[in-house]
Amino acid sequence: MKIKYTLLKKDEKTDARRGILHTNHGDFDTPIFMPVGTQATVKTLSPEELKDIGSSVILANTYHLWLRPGELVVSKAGGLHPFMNYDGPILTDSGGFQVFSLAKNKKKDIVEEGVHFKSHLDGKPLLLTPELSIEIQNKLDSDIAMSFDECPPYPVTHEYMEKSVERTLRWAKRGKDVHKNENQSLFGIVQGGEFEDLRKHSAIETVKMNFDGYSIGGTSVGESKETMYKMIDDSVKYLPTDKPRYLMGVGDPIDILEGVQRGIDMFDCVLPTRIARHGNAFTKHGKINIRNEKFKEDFTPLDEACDCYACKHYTKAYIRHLIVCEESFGQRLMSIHNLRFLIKLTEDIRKSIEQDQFLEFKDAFIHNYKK
RNA sequence: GGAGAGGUAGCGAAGUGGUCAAACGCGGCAGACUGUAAAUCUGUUCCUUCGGGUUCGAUGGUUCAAACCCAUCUCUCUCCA
Repeated sequence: MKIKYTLLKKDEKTDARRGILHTNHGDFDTPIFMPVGTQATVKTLSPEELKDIGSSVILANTYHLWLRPGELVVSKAGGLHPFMNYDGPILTDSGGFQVFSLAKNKKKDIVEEGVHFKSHLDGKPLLLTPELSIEIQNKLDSDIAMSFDECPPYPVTHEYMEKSVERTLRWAKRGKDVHKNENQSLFGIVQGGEFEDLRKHSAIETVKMNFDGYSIGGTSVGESKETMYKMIDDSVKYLPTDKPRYLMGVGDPIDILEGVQRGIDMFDCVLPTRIARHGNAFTKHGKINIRNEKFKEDFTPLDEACDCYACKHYTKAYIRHLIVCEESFGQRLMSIHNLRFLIKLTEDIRKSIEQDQFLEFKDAFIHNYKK
């Protein structure tokens, strides 16, 4: 079956929504934060650890799994779930973002048919098309597939963005036309950059195609926070209320709050796991860099208010030692903590929406977070 | 006792008359990271009241000028006795 979205409650004072998404691999509550597991693993964590921190849905990436180990290998394993021993919902990104992230500062070749890549592994020329992306995602057997889009850099001219938006719309249609998997849902992606008219056009045209959910893409690519929030506003208002909305690639705690306030249900981001490996931890008083000398003899947890495994059993001094020594256990503890922090944040957000206290919660959180 | 090699910033290691406060790596300190080409990348690392001051085992010397040349001393390592 396809996913099904149940809107439980809308916040009285904002566009924040509380809902449930039903999938073949279980339900999850929204708003939700989804850890990113690009190569069929959330870096350094086991599926059991993901469960322990309350994670209920994760991402994987079409482009990366296409190159390695190849979608046929995953398919032979029975799909992503058995392949990676994870029985919860999985969402696959289409590879569209890699048009942006891999082609940045390098020659890229975006044509009507698709995108010519050079493999980042061996330089081999590759062509990823909307049809191929959907086909690969079908074989990966994720619960939710994403349309193949272009994520243009920032800034870009209105003229370029208009062409890009039109092409992304055509790609969305092509992808939808070949998507036949009844057990997999497909999301459309709204683009349009900072341009209000293009966001509107992209959203309206995408919604006409009747996807199972809608994503907002093209944010957090270098624009200011204000611009990003406006991009969300300019997109969300044209999306139906009975389908989930997913803000792609956003995971800064404050951005999650701003997104929820604007009616976003789903978030994903590499930030918590990446900065964890690099020594940064979210705390209710803001981000800390655990490598800092001032934590050398700090025998308190990363965050006193946190209920994660790392905070329950280990001190800053110990985790600092591990991170400084580049021990993988340190990276794991930091990743567990940061993911739990964002997942707990969305849990608290959901409670606040249920009680019509979202704005109060948001203000209190930001007040603490910014010291 | 004999022969040889060598002592350069916290460590390793370039440099062998001026362009050297001294490459590079490590370590240290700090920063960045938003649909993961990220266990990556960036800055900084003698002292300073930012004018300058004091460094290349030690002490003398040659020179306009020495980490670099000469003398003596000292320490380390290798080989032979």
